Amino acid sequence: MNTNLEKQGGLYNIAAVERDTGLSKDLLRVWERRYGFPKPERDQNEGRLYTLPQMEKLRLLRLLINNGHRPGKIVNRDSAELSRLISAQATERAPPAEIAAILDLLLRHDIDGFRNSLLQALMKQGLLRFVTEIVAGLNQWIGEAWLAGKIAIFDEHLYSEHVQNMLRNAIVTQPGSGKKPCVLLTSLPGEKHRIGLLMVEAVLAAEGASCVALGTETPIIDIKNAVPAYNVDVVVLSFSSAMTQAAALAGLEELRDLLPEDTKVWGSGGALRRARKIPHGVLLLHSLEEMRYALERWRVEHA
Amino acid sequence: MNTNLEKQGGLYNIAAVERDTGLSKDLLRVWERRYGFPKPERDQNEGRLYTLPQMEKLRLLRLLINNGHRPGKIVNRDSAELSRLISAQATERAPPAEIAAILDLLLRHDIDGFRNSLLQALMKQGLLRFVTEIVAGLNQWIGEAWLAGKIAIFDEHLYSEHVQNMLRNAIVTQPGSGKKPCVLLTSLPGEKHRIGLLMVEAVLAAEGASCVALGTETPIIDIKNAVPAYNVDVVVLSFSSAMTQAAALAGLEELRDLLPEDTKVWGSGGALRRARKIPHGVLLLHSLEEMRYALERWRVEHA
DNA sequence: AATCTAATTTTGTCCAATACAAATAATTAA
DNA sequence: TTAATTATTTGTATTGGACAAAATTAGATT
Repeated sequence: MNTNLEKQGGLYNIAAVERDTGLSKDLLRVWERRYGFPKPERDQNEGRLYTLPQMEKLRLLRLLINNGHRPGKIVNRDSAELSRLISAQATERAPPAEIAAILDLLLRHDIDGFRNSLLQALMKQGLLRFVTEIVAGLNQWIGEAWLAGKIAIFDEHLYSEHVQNMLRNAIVTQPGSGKKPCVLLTSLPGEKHRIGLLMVEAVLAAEGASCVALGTETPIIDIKNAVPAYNVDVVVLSFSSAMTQAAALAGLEELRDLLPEDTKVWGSGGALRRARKIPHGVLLLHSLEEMRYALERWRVEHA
Repeated sequence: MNTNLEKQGGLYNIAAVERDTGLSKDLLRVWERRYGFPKPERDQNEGRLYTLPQMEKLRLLRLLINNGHRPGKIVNRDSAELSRLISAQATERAPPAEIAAILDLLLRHDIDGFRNSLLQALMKQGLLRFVTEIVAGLNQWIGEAWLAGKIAIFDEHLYSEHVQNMLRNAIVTQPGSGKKPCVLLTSLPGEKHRIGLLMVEAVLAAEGASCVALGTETPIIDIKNAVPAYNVDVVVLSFSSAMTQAAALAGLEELRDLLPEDTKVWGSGGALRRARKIPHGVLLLHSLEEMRYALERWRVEHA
């Protein structure tokens, strides 16, 4: 079949571009027709072959569009200008010293130092503060730095791996209480960000709730099937700011309709930061603190 | 935009079906034309609306096709018969008692019991044997059970999460030696399986190598950039058996060409199990034991 | 000015029909 | 048997067109 080697001498086919930029094939073709960008090379059989610079510009475009820019206005500017636009909207304020020190080690590629300072922060502050302050702060700063192209992709990968290691270590060493409520934790297909999910899990574990963590990208129908199997009281879905708010709300609503009335549905994460129309019967959590209150309330109601 | 509500009275649009079944829109349309299935309802604007039974049958088809059946031969059989086909090809031999006991807890949805028995196995056997015997065995059995449709998707997700927790916990608690070699660990875009990668990392950590773990799906160009930044001696790529052997070998070769001569490239994982033509300058590891030998050899050569 | 409403433009997704190469199966030759 | 050809199946890509939801602009009313 046309498993077209994905890459031919530095050129990427349309499937590879869809995968790496998150822009659908249809959209790539329609942009080409409408705006004249990206205008890829062609292989012997008229197949599109995109260059690396084109991919990089596509990534910048996606970031800007996610941030409210309109495609028609920016597609034909050059990469340098797009980068300028991005850094213009990056927050300039410096991170607090505690976080800056950790970031500095990451950017110097001092892995052991980075690891140790994370561990130390966890020991010193306890799980709850570590998650809500250190990890949340690092996340935000790294996200912005990535937007601004200030940080290499492999550094971001490395960061993500280590924070996962830390959080999962914390979760494992938490005593597994069989206490109520039983919370199912996952994200919907398309949402690949794991750290937000792990942060939620860590906080829930610290609060003594029992967690059914399914990782990322569980199809809605499987969530529905898992609820009776594990006797779940609350389903928490996490949406990073990479996902659109509309998609997040639609997913929450669809799940709400599928689940029994007495199973709660909570949504959390950056995509829902400024949501207005909340689907009926769904609770939006705008912070981890809010989640702790919601947990408290659930326990009072079900005492 | 056509963000078509994803669902309308129990009917799913083509984007939702692609998301939940993993079959592309193009493929759904071409099956409809060629085989007459799935033949969805239509909305007022000729848009396809699939029913839940159609989605379920599509999933069965995907399982069978993954297992070597050909679409043309099975698309038009009914769901009951497909289910029969699936259970027919399930491996009948039972897993060893040690592993069967753990699996039993997972299938009973006894999360705490499952977690504890994993922890106990780790304590009792030590990291190395835990990884090479317990986790490898569980992986294989769960993979087969998944193919055979014997296990729910959410159970597999849950399994993956817990094994990740265990392995990452083990990695974190390993004393971080700054010893040589420095090994960069990741997979190429398209390869999402994390557990194999974590197994490798756990073994390397236990052997006292320093690891630069980048998680899954790092673009080749970023791997290349990470090598000088972290002073990497060896790059290990992991390929699960979900990926084709040809793609794995092509990726290894491409990376080999990009890296300096004295940086080693090792490949591991199910996709390479019976590879013959090995790209020049690449070492294939067919087991975790082989990797330990390779590590040993590297250390002798660079003593 | 500020707020609401209606017209207009922009934009993402979907459709039909077709083409083709890689993967698989069937056939033939050694 | 094994190896090499040929035929069939199958997944991915193509063009060009259509349309509704979202976003913007223009217009009317407080």
